[in-house]
Amino acid sequence: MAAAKTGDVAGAPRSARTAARDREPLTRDLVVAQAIALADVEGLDAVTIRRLAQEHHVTPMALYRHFRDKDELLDGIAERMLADVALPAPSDAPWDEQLRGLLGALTEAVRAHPAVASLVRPRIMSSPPGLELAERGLALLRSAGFSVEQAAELGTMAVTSAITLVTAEPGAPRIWDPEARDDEIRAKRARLAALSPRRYPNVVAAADALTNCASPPDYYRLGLDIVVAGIREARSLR
Amino acid sequence: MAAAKTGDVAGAPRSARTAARDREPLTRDLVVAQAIALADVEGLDAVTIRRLAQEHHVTPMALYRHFRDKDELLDGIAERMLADVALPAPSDAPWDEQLRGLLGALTEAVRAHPAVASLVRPRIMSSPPGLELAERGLALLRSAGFSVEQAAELGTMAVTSAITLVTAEPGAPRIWDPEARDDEIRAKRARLAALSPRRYPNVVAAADALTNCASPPDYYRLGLDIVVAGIREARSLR
DNA sequence: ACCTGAACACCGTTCAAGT
DNA sequence: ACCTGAACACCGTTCAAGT
Repeated sequence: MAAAKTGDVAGAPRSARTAARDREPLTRDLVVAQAIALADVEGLDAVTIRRLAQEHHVTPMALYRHFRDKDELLDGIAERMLADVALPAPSDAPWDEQLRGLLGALTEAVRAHPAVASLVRPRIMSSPPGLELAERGLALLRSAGFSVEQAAELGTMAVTSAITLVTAEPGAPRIWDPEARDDEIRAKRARLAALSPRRYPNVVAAADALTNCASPPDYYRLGLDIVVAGIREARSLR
Repeated sequence: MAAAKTGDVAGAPRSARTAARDREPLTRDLVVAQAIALADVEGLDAVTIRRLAQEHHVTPMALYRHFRDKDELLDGIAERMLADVALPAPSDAPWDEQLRGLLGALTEAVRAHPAVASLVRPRIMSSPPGLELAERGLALLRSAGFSVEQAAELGTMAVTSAITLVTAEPGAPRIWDPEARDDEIRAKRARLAALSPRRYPNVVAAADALTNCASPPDYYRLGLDIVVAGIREARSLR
């Protein structure tokens, strides 16, 4: 529905050559940025090779000059997300405060583009910015006294949790049209509120909180708090 | 590659009518079971309407008698998974032990079919078995002194973590052919081990633990421990 | 009631050319 | 070096029939 041919619109038909010279040259970064922007508006399912090509007024095959296949495009998106993480500088603060800072920075970056959040976790170890994050986290966990193996497992869990807070946020959009989204949330809350209060008293009472995030800042603060607290406690549990 | 026509194989071609009478009638449960079995072997991407129809020697459209669309098939898979959760009976044990029992049961059920784990979390509130799990969890959190809102958020996080332990298990298969999977794990470990030990000392040291789960029982025990410990601590953090 | 068949509007991707 | 064009083997889904 986008992308009418520019020549047709202007009323002065242009050759493919002219059109090709007009548009800015396709680069990897440009395609990745466009993919993220598209996901923001229409969700990850809308991000297809053909759709991106169309938006760049280019043949689908033109993208294969920059990405071997679609998975490499998704890698590019994840790497960009990780590059956006504003890691706090190392400091003399206690390890748990610093860990909390790392996780908070990750959550913030991912929150900006929730539609592509699911791409990040499996790809952390595949790019320098992700490796930097992992190295910092592992170092903090080691300094807290955890073994290499424990640090690896706990670090994986912590990073996973920080990202999953975003994808599992109550009222997380499975639908990207904002008003259709509101409709879905309302319908879901009504369904829960209409359940038998004898069988599901607590679900009914929590219908609102389960379907909508009243205060995202509180939600993320609580989420990161329990992740860090759990890891802190793990030292005595082991 | 599966599903050669039975008539062709037997050398005695049969009419579509005969074939239709032979096969067991298509039911919703049967299709769901087949879908899970297929995902177990070839991953979730292999679960398509057309592929399932082919395995049942039926036209794709025949499935639409039991599911309005593909999403309803995925709903069916998630519901079946939740019905498989062996919830422990309520007891007089402390709330945190009981919560741990609920989460452990969820993790066990999901672990049996990791390929469809991602379908479960967003659909917990959509079927009786999921609602039962949620109700039990919320009741325990309320009994621990959390407010309705806190219980809703913490319960959501706990359930999410229990499921995500499975999808994020180190060495989690993004590829379902078992030997191709081993190859990928080996390659990934080698990549990490080959990084600069000056820039990424802890990543290099943890290359093994980051790519392979040495002891799944320990991994899941630790994971559930820190989730429950984090929630326990949240009472004093608030 | 249950299934079929043809068609539509999409996918990712390969191969062989064009300029 | 960068892009095109046609084709292939897939998707989910609609509509109109068949028995």
